[in-house]
Amino acid sequence: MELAESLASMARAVAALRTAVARRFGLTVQQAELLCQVDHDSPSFGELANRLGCDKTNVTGMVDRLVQRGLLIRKPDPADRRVTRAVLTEDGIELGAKIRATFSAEIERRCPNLSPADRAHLARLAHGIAATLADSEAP
Amino acid sequence: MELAESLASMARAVAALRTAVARRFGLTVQQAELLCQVDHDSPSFGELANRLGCDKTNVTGMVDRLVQRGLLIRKPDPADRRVTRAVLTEDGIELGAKIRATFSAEIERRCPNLSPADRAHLARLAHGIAATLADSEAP
DNA sequence: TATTGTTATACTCTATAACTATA
DNA sequence: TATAGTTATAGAGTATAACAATA
Repeated sequence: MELAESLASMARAVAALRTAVARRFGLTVQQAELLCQVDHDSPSFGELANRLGCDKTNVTGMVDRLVQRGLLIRKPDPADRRVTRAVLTEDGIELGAKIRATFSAEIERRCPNLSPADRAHLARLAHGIAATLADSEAP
Repeated sequence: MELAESLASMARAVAALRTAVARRFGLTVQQAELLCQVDHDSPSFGELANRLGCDKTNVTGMVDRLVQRGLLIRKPDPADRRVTRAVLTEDGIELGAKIRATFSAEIERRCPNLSPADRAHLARLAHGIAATLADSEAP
């Protein structure tokens, strides 16, 4: 099968799994993604929009819904008073960890026949492709 | 980097590319996906919902919008009068081919440094992962 | 009775344009 | 003037429940 088609199939399958995992925890896949992106640091809303690949106007509402659930809070940036940062609450940190762990476990559970060499190769290639695609300009 | 995380990164990157390609042709990514799924045969709406991983109630509206653009038509199934099938128009076939070709070209353009061996390996692994994930039950 | 597609409803995601408060 | 976040608006995707037609 062709490379592009294989990649598309895989992306669809992985996306479906991520959606299912998010749903299991009562979140949309976009909310779960935002939660996991915030976990790395405490990004500004504009930075969040970049990471999520969506418009900044979407971030306002998505954050609102997560704030309402007590998963994160808005924190004004003292260095630049135009900027607001997203900070996870204890519940948010905990849920983010659960989502990551569940997704990882589901991947592992479904790929038991992958040889250690294949696993390492795949992880390396996947990471490389992701970096390549992310770096290149939008088409 | 961990396998699950690498796969997630790659899926995100591929999804972003698919969204951008669809947008270039004036479609949402879901509409493009539906178009490409119909291309294979002339599935019923229920079958379409399965392939797209969404509820059957969504298919009605998505098909409506594509019918409105003249990309596909509804065709009653003579064998079972409850069933409606989606059939591509000439324009739909043409646009589906363009979308697939563009996506493939973008993947190729962005992966110039992959060795032929790596390319083949990646395509095989991606296809295998997709099949494994698709076959397993929803979590 | 069960299944297929539809409708009604509600919520979420998405982008464009206009606004505010800062810088 | 430029930037960060917000609001208003409109369109699209999503799922649940209820429904009509058919099997």
